[in-house]
Amino acid sequence: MREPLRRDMFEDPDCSSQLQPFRFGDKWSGRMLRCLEDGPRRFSELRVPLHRVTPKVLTETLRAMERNGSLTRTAYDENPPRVEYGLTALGRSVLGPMDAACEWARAHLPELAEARDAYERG
Amino acid sequence: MREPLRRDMFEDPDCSSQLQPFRFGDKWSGRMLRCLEDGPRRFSELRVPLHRVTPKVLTETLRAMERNGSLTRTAYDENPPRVEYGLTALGRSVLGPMDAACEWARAHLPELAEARDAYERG
DNA sequence: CAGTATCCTAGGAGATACTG
DNA sequence: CAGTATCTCCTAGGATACTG
Repeated sequence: MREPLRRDMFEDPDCSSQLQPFRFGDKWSGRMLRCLEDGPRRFSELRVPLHRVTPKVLTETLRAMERNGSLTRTAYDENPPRVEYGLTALGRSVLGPMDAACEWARAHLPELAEARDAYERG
Repeated sequence: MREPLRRDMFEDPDCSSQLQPFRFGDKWSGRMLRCLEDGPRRFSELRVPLHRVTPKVLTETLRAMERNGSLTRTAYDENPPRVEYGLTALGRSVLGPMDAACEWARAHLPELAEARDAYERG
């Protein structure tokens, strides 16, 4: 809980997120859910594991998820500014089916690789 | 079982497939799994419920799914030609997590609509 | 029937630079 | 820190026409 997000969080080559057989919302939403499952995070915190996303796209992703009720944006009136993004109950509930999908991917990774190879061979 | 596929199979406005909170593979793969779950279908059969897809894209989708091991293509040496597409065990196994996703979407449809409205209002 | 072959377009996403 | 503002690019996907 509440540990800093690792920069390589989504870069394990054995991670099922690499082949993306499923997509939750747009390109980054699924990963976003993972980033927030242990509690709210700041914009700059999210940029660490999601370091391939530009601020523009990160903002777009956050706005879209806010719009569909997956997360809330809380701005604290401080200087320097502080903003936190946290999952709503609705957003958290998506983790259920997402875990099912991840579980499937993990379990079938070898079969997927084998199928691809078989197709290439002829 | 084995009933003809309805043209409006994916056009029920209450169908959770309309808002596509999840995507399985590309745009048409998820629907394709549904089309094939009751047994193999011919190219032209698939064009009925998937009548918005062009033959080119339908072919691309089928090839992609064949490549990743979700389905098999069987061509019978007849005239006129007959080709059937059927799910593999791997392809069928995807229906598990997909059902979980559909179940989630169905259960949370009202919340999703409400969240969207709330965002618009404020 | 079961596809190819061409051409074309929208929009998701990235690169880069700037700001309250 | 937490974003905007522009500009650009790529490619999934569609329109249309043709074929073994």
